Amino acid sequence: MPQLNGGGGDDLGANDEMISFKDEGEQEEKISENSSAERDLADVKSSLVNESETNQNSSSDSEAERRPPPRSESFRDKTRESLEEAAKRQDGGLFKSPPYPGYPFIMIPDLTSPYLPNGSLSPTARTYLQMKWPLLDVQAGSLQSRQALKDARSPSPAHIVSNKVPVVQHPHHVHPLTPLITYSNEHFTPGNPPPHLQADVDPKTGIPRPPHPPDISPYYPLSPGTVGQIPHPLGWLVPQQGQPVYPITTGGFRHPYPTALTVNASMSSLLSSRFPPHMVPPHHSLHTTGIPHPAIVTPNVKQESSHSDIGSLNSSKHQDAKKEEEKKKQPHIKKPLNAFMLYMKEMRAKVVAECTLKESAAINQILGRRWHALSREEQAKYYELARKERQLHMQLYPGWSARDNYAGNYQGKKKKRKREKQAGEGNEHREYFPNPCLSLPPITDLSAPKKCRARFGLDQQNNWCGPCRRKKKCIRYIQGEGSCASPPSSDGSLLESPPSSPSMISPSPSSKESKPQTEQMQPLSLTMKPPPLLSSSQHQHLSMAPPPPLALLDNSGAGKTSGSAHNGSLDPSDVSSSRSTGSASSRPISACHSHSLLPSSAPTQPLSLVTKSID
DNA sequence: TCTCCTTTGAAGCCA
DNA sequence: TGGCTTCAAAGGAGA
Repeated sequence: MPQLNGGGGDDLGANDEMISFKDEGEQEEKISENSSAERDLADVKSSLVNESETNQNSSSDSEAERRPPPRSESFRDKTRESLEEAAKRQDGGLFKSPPYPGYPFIMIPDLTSPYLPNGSLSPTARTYLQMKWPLLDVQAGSLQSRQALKDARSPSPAHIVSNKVPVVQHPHHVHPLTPLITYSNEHFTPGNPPPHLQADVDPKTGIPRPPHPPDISPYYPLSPGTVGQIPHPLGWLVPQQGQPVYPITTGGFRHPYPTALTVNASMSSLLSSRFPPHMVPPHHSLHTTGIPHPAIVTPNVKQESSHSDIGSLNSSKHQDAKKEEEKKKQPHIKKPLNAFMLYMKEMRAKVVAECTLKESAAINQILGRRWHALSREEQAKYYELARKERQLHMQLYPGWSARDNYAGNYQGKKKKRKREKQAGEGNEHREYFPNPCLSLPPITDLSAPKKCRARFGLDQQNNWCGPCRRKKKCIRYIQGEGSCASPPSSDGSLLESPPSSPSMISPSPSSKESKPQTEQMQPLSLTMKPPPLLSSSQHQHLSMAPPPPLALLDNSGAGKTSGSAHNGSLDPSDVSSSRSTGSASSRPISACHSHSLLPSSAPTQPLSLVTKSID
């Protein structure tokens, strides 16, 4: 039974910034004393979560926390303004996190499917089984895990459920998380799915397409370097006897990739549609099943040609050129997606459909705010997914390091221009210029709690583990998890989630407790960004402090909209009133509003439901 | 054609 | 150890 973590109450500043999880070793015990009173509430909350009580997943010890965007942003051009403007107009779902009625499920390939049988499986012919996640809890290199995974080959669904499942990535047009979470469509899109999700029309091309095929391998199909090792068509998913679930080249991805890769002609076209041409290597990145590996990208071939020419001119350099060529041909293994990225992939289409926005920057802004508006448990789902992603990625590419993808470390990726440090840049804009449409300024508290930080708060830093103090991986979690630090375990997240009701807010010795509960309850995304000069602790306090006086707000609408923003779109009257003011935020919000996102359909959005009175 | 924008999170690098 | 930087996705916009 999940236990309530007591860390949530005192760190209001982090309330929305963190997702705590129950299993953090001794930490749990320590805080358990302080949280006994909250435990009951936690139990109540936990009962609301359709979490697998039978899930023996020992990886529950994780905690999620988010830190506010420590980003400095440049407002250097109108592009930015236009983006914000677009976001303002379009973001109607700020406080309307997509409802996830049930706890997330993962869609895994249905191994019982007749389509799966040996070798003849078409990537598009897969069916999926619903299963609860977290599922993948495979310790890297663990033979036991491998064995357990091997068992997954059993057609028995029980096996499937009992074993871990690789996080897989959908093809281009397929919802990336579909196979991972069941949030079956109605989870995320209660009611009728948006037109673009009707699975009949390609959102990009507008070309009709097969009905939402949960087909192609999703997140981590197969390493190209391991292709030849896997006899089973679902080798990337189903471990073969004596083989790892995700066969990995002994030396990791850094080893030369096998060239003896077979390519399914049909998959070539599939790949072409799935990836940009330069990302669709002739034979790389393809499993024998033809399943592309989204995490692997072959470098642009164009660059090779020049080298080849040079090599042909100079025989002495020819070999070198060839070597370089080979080197360049090595697929680029991408970083595993983090929780937010997963969320973005999933929700982007929705936002695009709802808001008719195409500009990714604007969409991302909306998504970022929606992300903040998500409840703990909802975010926990993504953290959990991300954790599994990382785990899977680690298993797939044991030798891979994020450094490998740093500029210049692989071909096809040019060094990213270093963002000039813009001192205070953007801050002045975001400080007191809450985006009317986005309703709130982004959280930029650089001291946002993470891991232990989230659990204990700033005033209990002595309880933090070292890495957490450094904003690194929480070693406690690592210890508990065994391999990778990760976000919150889904089962714990809820428990440690901040109170979802005023009564659940535990008093804090900080100044926060003097704040009206309505303010404490406000979603983090509603909080005002603290002044840049404030200390982290001040940030935290301020993060829960009421917004600055309207006088400090942008008179061009920020102030007006801040009033409406505080309620987001929850209060129609409020929206209407703000509309009457002609604020930018109120304009097309309705166009962006989706009832599917309304809190009414998402009862588990306590924070998002909280309103804050600017008065 | 390439880079930027924009978001959050993870991780690497450097002092 | 803290702070900064890069990269992951995405697609339009601009150079």
